[in-house]
Amino acid sequence: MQNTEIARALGEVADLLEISAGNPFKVRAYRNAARTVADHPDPIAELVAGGEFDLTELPGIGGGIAKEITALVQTGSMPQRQQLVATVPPGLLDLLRIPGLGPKRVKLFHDQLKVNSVADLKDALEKGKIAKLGGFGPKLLEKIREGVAGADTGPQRIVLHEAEQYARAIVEYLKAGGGIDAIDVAGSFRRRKETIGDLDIVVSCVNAPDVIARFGKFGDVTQVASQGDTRSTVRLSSGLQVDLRVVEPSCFGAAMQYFTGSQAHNIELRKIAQGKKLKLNEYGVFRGSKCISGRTEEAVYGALDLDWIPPEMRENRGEIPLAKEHKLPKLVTLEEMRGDLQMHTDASDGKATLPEMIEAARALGYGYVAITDHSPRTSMAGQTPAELRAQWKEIDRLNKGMRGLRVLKSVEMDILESGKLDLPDDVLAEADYVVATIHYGLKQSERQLTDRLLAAIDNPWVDAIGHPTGRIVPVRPSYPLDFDVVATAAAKAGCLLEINGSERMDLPDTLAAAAKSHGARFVLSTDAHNTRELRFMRFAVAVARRAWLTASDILNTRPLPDFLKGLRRGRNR
DNA sequence: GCCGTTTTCGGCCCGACTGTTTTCAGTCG
Repeated sequence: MQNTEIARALGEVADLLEISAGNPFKVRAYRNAARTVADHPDPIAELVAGGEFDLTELPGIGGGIAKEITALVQTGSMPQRQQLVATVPPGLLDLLRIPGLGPKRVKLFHDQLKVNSVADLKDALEKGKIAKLGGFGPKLLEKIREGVAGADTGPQRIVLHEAEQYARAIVEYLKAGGGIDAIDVAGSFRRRKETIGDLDIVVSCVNAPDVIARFGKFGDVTQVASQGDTRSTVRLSSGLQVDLRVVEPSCFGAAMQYFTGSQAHNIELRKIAQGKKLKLNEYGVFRGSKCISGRTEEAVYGALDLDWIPPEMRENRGEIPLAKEHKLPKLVTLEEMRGDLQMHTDASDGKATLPEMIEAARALGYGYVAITDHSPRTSMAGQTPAELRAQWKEIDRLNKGMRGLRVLKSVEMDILESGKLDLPDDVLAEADYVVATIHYGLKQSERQLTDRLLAAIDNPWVDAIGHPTGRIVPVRPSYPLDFDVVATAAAKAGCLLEINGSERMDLPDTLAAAAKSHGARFVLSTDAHNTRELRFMRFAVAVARRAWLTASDILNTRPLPDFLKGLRRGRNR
């Protein structure tokens, strides 16, 4: 059982409690516990099954919820949920996802009209029963009707890569209107999460109404969902929701802090403020009615006796105590990356030629790059050993006439379904760098897939495991793996784990953090298939920063001689 | 239901916008 499933069960208990008008603080307790479970790097179910682990050591989980989780893991059902479902039909949970409907209105429908599902609600709407309840005017009814119609198509999250394009367009548009003092994008976008539910834009300016009016007229806006004096929400033609918040310059830092979140991080911060007899909100830090800071984020954190915390760390996973003790790690930066260790040319499935890729990489200032075209198994795109050797000969020739940049002779080699490698050792030994990956047989069992990666790690000529979990955000989930076993084996063998900056964004940040705790080291790459994608290194860096990695965890932050010395093949020669 | 540098009892993050109202509840982030 995955952490997300446990978290969902806890969240459902919170929803059911809310509909049944239970203790609101008990509702919050379940939500806090759900968040703790969802954010936990290790599988809670396995920890519970192991018997050694005390759930109540986790924040927000006490004796009661620990029992509920244990029961869920052991029996597949949660007593508290069973009990609630006896009085609150679970079909009501679907109603909560309809915009404009919260627990109060859902309870009202249930109590007054015996509505137990979306279908029931649809029926009640058509028969005019909702309108007769009172408190539901024409606008609200229309909103609910729309929500019922779209109830089966849940809100989509978009990949960070795509979100950047929308963000840039809107920021440029607003800036072009003039009169803006500062503008930035906050929310999960700024925390660099791999997917974004909506965009949060914060502006400081002197004339808020102008900016808000201009925002609503952005070309791609199809609906202005709300518009007030200081904030506005619109929907773009893609369905993406964009929130704008306008504040005075003296509040910009506080607003950025507030809207960057995460919610769990902010709640923790406000509790710290309370403990100091202060109040924290989106306008600043207040002592009584007096604002003591708010212009910059540094000042806001400083007022709470905390070091400024990088947005990627703001998930309430232990960063706040570190900030208090001045012990935050120095996260890796894009500028520290010295090389790119996976890219393709038109010799396999890339779009650009070898010289074009090399020239584009040189323009980015790298000291070295690995050309990693595919091995034979990758049908249509694979290179035979003879073709690889011909490419490597060409690379040797190009390297001779080149200064500043060294091209590494490499290959992205498939780990076959059988667990065998797609190329013989004598070919691998001729390469400067080999990244092994799985592309086929993704439906195999956890045991089989884990064994395949272990077999690759076992080969001394495999320098790195590429996109280790096979996911593609958001379309394909990771294949099943015993990741702790893989990470431990990789750490022991000196085999690097790749963080892939394409839309795979693989490793996921939580697994990268877990792998670091096992002693693994990493390599960051773009997996570029054209020259434009060479700039995807920023996404690999985003994942690394969310995993709290520093330059010393990542081999390709080192200059070429140190990089080569750090490869396990350096020991094998 | 959880939690404790003021607490084992009595608290529990904070504010904007909408729609329906004439002062506010509900929703949302």
